Amino acid sequence: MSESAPARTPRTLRARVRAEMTEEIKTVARQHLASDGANLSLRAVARDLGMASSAVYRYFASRDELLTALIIDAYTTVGDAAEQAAADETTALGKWLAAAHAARDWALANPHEWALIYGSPVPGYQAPQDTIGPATRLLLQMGQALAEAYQQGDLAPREPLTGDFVAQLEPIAEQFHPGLPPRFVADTIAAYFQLCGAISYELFGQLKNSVEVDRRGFFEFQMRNAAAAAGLTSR
Amino acid sequence: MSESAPARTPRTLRARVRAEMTEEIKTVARQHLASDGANLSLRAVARDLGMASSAVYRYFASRDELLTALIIDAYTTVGDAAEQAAADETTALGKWLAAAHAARDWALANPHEWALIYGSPVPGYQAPQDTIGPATRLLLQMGQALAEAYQQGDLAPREPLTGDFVAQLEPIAEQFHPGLPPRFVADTIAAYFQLCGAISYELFGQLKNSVEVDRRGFFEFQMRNAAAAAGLTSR
DNA sequence: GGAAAAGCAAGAGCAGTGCTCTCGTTATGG
DNA sequence: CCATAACGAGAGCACTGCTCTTGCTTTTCC
Repeated sequence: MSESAPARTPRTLRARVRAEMTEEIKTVARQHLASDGANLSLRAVARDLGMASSAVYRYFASRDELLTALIIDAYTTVGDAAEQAAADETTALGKWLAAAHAARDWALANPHEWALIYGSPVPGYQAPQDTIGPATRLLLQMGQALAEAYQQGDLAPREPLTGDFVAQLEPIAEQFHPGLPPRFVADTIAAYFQLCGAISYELFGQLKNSVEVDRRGFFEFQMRNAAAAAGLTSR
Repeated sequence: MSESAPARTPRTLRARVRAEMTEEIKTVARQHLASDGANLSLRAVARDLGMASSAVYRYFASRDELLTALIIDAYTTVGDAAEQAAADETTALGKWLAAAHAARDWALANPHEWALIYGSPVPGYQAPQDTIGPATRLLLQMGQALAEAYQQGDLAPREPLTGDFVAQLEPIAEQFHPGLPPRFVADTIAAYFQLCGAISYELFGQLKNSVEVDRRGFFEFQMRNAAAAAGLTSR
């Protein structure tokens, strides 16, 4: 919780060593996550740190709280990676593809952390409020690439959507992209789902026995499809 | 394993009661899955059945094997549901949409079973060979709807794909849809990923605070997009 | 038909888990 | 300087998957 926000200028020695310890626990937990999967053992983490398992509870009230911290970090880092990659590009399609590839690269490098945030939710685990902010990082980043294309006139004109679900998208469009139609929000979410699905199902092994070579190329094929469905075609 | 294939004419009494017991264990396990999530407790299942936990191991060699049986059943039933729904339709787009909605309806009715097959893989669990057959049921069903459209000339002409990944799709096209181009396989897999992603991320809560009403309509919007990306538009 | 073999259920037990509580120790702040 | 709060360690509880042994029942084979 409060540990996820970097403590500014930990004045006392105790506060500083606490912050270090918290970070160290998360680091070791991430390593265990990478090797053993999602069923993270608090005791094993404590063993690796040479401390009693009960001591970990001074830093995280429960295993779920530790998972929450890892989830928030994961959402943040993958969002950062996409943002960074998009910043290096000039065209709208370039930003879109770069961000998508950055997300995929991150997922391939940190498969279990990706599974933690875009796989099935941990049973019994209820995502606290702290996660919803970081959770939208990547979505907003992908929407940003589309919004820039829209404002530059690079987005093909879209027919207005019909359906009961359209109305509720209006306030969202107003909040994040004032002036853009609700269809823009629908396209963004749909494209975001394509992105996450393409990464997840490659990662979860659904491409086995079909696409074994040049998965990156197949991913780009899908992401160009997704961009086109949102009206973004030319460069 | 062998329990998943329905034993034909269980001649001896013992074989019949064994088949019944196996089915009963799976039923109770499914109930626990629905209430408690993916961390299924063999002991709790045994308790519910009024038997010792060790007795369950007469029927399933391990918890993973029980999970495998549930996974195979899940793949099969969702594939059946899609096939059934498509059979009631006449047009290609109708079949496509009906199968997609059937898959979504099944997922909404059995969220934890969906998560079992399309969520993050259970850590340490290695899917045995038995699962890959049933796992392709839904994919093949969705491909079937597209293939019929192709053969009826309802599919828009597609530009041939470029990319290193295309070549490996040729034998797959030859095997399942002789005469159809490799691009058809790429479109099918991409559409299938869109289907699974749309369902999973609705189920996993990614639509929270954005699409709260008429999620069915938003899903259909995505599935029409997916069909269009594969060249299937009219009716 | 009866003996041997195979299938079955139950219980004890092992190593591991998340989590709680208590008890000394150590740093912090009034 | 000293009361207080934070801390680490250990024991312990209830639970887990899984194994092994021990009796019992059903099937199979001679």
